[in-house]
Amino acid sequence: MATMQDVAARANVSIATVSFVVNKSKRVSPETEARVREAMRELGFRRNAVARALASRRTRIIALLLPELNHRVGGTMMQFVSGAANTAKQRGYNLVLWPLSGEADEMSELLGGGLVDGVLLMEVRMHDDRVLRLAESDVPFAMIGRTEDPSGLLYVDMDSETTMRMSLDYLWGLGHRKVALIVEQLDVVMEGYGPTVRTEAAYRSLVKEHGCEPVVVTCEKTASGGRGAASELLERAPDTTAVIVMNEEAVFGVVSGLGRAGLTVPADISIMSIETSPEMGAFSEPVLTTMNAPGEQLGRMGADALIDRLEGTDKIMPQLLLACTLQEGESTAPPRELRSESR
Amino acid sequence: MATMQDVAARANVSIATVSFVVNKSKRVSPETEARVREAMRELGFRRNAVARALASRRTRIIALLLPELNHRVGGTMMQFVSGAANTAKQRGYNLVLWPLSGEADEMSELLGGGLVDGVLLMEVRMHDDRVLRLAESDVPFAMIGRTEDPSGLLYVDMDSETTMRMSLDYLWGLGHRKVALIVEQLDVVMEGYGPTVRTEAAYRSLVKEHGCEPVVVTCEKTASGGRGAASELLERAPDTTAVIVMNEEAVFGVVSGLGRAGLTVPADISIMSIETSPEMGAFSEPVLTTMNAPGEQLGRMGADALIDRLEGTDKIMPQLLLACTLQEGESTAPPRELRSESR
DNA sequence: CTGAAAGCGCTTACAG
DNA sequence: CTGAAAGCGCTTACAG
Repeated sequence: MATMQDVAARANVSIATVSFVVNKSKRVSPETEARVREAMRELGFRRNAVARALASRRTRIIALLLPELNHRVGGTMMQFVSGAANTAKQRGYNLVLWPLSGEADEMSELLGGGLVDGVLLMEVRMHDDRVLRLAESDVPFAMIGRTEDPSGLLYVDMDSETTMRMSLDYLWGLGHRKVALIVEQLDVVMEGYGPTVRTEAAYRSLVKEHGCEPVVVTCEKTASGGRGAASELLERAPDTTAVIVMNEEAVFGVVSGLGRAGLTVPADISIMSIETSPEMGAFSEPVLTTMNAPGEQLGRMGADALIDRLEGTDKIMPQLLLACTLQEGESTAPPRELRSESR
Repeated sequence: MATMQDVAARANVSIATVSFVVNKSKRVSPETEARVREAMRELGFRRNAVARALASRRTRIIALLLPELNHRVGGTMMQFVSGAANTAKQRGYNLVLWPLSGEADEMSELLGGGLVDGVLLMEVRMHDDRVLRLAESDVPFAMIGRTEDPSGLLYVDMDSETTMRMSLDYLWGLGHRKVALIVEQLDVVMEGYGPTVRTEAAYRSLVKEHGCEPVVVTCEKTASGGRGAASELLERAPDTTAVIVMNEEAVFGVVSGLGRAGLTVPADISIMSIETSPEMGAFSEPVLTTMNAPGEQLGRMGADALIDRLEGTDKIMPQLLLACTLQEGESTAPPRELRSESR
């Protein structure tokens, strides 16, 4: 591989001049520039990223921290990752993946190597050691997600509150008054997982505002968990007419659990899957009404925010919330009473 | 951040000695080593990855090339990625993601920067420009997947032939003789996608060997594509008693399409989803019998193979094929004739 | 507008 | 066993 030295020699200039041309970092006379470019072309010169990084103290590499295990289904995780990777590439950065078990020490260790200019955090908890550690370090970072009190920090996150409001508005608009919620049971590892916590809280407060009684069932992230949740729900609140599920892995189980209990979706009960990957709805029969999570977009925006910060672009510090988008399927309909009346 | 200089000064040795201690690259007397380690501890020294890379001409970074779009459902893609990332980290490497649109030029461009020591290819086609380009470059690479003629190249891949044999053996074992195949319709982008091509070929030859007539239906990667495939199948080969589906996105559609046509799974027809992510089967009612793709493992093995090569470990060049593993569900049973007879 | 030179923080022959 | 020094391939004040 040709180096700047080679180019400089061939173009009869100093390597500084080559550097100026390559980086457009200083004015160079048109004639000189032409000579340099010609030499670069002839030699097939590509500036060495490592040497540049060392000299400029900027590696143009950012790390994406992701959980070592716990791969969500439906490609949600992959959407974050690929959104972030695409944006990074577009902006001339490289994205490295750091699958960490959650220990902040491990992160500090890696950070110490100086390989990355900044860090993008995924799967942020309400209280997250990594965030504390980063905040007191001097490594720029951004979150996809947010802690309980993220003021002053850079983040992009799902807008669970708005998503829940939109979901309830949609169901209320159809005439439902007894709307239950099924969410995943958070285990030790996932304790305080933001979207789940915020979704449940929003549900409870909105339903109460509306003068109704909240019904929340938790279950495992499996189809059989979903089936169990369905029977628990029917036992605890048999007059439920619609159910919101935030648990992609269990939602098909919920559908079949309701079916086994003799209920037809949506004739007897409506079902809605929220914070879901777009393809999931179509897997079910009937096709599910879903609120699609903006995974790819959040990945992109997270990377953009971080890179803006790294480059000192003086944009406003983004603290962005993005709601899911409604995708109507066949699993929601007005409640039975209303339909009978209107006929 | 403390540098080797700082450590050397504090321990009263040369930076060369510090380097020897850090890298265990040369014997150092116990006393000296102790002094150096003490100094490192006190200063919180971490060796700078970029400087090390420049000096040693090895960045210890590998690139994972993935398609810019086309994110498969069910987390298969993420499993490759996370398998590779985990292994890389374990072995002291960093994995960068290069989402490329498939143009080999773009790849060469990035490679020229010298940021990575080697490349891991995903979504390899039977004829793949990237492979040709890499083969004539001097950048070590390994494939997850393989081209039509991968002799002499490093790869790990799904064993589509064995997977198909196992699937057919399983169904034949239940007594099925009329087994059809539904695969995805390859569009321009995916043309010559190895697993699909190889699976279909294996199916055709095994079925003929068995003295039966192959029936292959192709369809889009959607639930409605699957429904369409179901009706096409019943029209073309109404005596089919079992169907193998290699199309995760469509398989639920196939199930419901068969249902709409009045068939019950598995009483009237058995169904099996192959090269599937492990969670998918449980989403369906009845739970699907699946052949689970070893995504995580392939990712791990691919990264290991590449790193072995980079480090000149003299292991045998791995050209590994890994079959899927059977996970029995409720969607397969002996064909109706047999069951009636045996009763 | 251009160049000489220091320096980024390491590794690695080469000497001793 | 240890050190002095060159060198990895760039960027960036500083001069002119």
